[in-house]
Amino acid sequence: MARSPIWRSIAAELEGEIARGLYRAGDKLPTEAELSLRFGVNRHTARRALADLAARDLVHSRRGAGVFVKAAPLDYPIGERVRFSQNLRASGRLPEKRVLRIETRPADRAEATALALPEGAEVIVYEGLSLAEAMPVAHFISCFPAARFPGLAATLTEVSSVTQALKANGIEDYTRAHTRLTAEAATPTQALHLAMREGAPLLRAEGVNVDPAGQPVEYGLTWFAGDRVALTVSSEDGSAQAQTGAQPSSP
Amino acid sequence: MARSPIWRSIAAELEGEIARGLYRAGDKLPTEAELSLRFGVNRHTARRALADLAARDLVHSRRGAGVFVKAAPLDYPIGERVRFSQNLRASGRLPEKRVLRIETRPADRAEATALALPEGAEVIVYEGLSLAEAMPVAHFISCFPAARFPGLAATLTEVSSVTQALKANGIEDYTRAHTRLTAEAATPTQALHLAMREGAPLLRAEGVNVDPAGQPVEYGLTWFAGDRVALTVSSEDGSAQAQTGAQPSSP
DNA sequence: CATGATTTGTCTAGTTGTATAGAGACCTAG
DNA sequence: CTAGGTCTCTATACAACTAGACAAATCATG
Repeated sequence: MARSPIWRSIAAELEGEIARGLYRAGDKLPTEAELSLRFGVNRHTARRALADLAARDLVHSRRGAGVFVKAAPLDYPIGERVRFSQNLRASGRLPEKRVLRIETRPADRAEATALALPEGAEVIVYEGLSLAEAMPVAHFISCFPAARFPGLAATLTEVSSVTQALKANGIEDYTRAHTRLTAEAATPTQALHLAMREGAPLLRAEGVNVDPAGQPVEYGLTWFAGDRVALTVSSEDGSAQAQTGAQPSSP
Repeated sequence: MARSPIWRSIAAELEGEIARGLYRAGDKLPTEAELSLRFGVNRHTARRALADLAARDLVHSRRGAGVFVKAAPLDYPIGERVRFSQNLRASGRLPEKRVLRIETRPADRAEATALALPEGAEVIVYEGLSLAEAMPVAHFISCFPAARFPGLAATLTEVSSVTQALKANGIEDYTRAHTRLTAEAATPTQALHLAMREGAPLLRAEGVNVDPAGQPVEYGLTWFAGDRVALTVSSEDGSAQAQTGAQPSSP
């Protein structure tokens, strides 16, 4: 497994910036010292990257003067990574779903504290995949207090929507009290479910939904495929538009 | 009863010396050659011990440079309230920073559209690392319209804080118009900067800050180390805060 | 034009990462 | 007991990167 050397990725990055017009023909690149600082490598490693660009006639260097751009490469592939954009507040409410598991069992500590239940109280566990245009985009696990919603497990087998299922069990409205976001690597089973490579980056959202009285009704974990989904947060009220479509990627 | 391998005892010995403060966070361990001499084993055996320490996040190695201690192991839980914390609305206000680059150059398409500038207009680019307790936790790149803030590049070299720098350039207040969150794999250079493995999961936040008149003043990208940071979003105002600390549980 | 600071070019030395090959100990199936 | 496999460790070689020093060309400034 020969990993590609660092200088190669540095060269690729610089090539991309030249291609995007950040440095145009005739422009002077940052000095070797500056580049080594920016990329966190030794000057010699930065030099190696520059030598690669010079060998491909993209730049040329003049001793004492600097490194200058010769020509911009025409085609630099800019892959589009994120295809779906999803409002954070509505996360976990994607329309199409595939149920993986519905069961009732005692809560573990995290679930019990999140739902304000005594440890060991029964919870309904709802695990599944969220799909968009037939592509899996997220893997979720939701927990509900079983004592409060005796019929919920049965309801969920019919309507996969959490909102509808809760409505059928007496919860007209609920709000998200708190969300915690971080990034994790995909486990082997998650990779399988989401059609990704093992270890691929996932956006993990952990949250609690509460009823109007402030009582927790759902504790949910959702892992979004990092290359397919972006969550948006608007400053107004958290109600951003959920949009589908190609989004250009950044540096 | 499987006899424990030699490398395990070597690792334990080194771990003990780290715990006793013989080597403190950031210190360089003896070279592999020296360790192999000291313990009377082959260099690969010493490497195996170091690999074990690295897998447990006690040390990390930099090719060509050496092996360095990451954090004091025992009583330094980067705890729940070792609170470096950060409001996403003012992303770029984390306590300690290390500047990687400050330069002025033409904007690429993403930067131009985010800042509502014509393509090719000059932008000031501010790239750096955010540190907490001497450990890097995030890598950020911010762009500002150069025409509007002629002195900003100079200001940033003195005060690393974006808020203060903008204040010194006439922006008393600004708000975050929009945030976009996703997960990405660490690039080789990001992995270097953040002392992670290549491909490790990063939480990427992309956002635009606007002045009270609604004019964009900053376009920022931040990559948080997924294993060190979680963003919390409260339902009230849609703002997000970053905090280091307690690791979320797994499924 | 002269000087000093900056910048690239080159050299030497040291350190970690990776690949290959092999010896010996240990375990297990037959 | 034997044969074959895995695990641990040794040995060697090379690649990739860091570190520092100095020389040579250039540029800015007076």
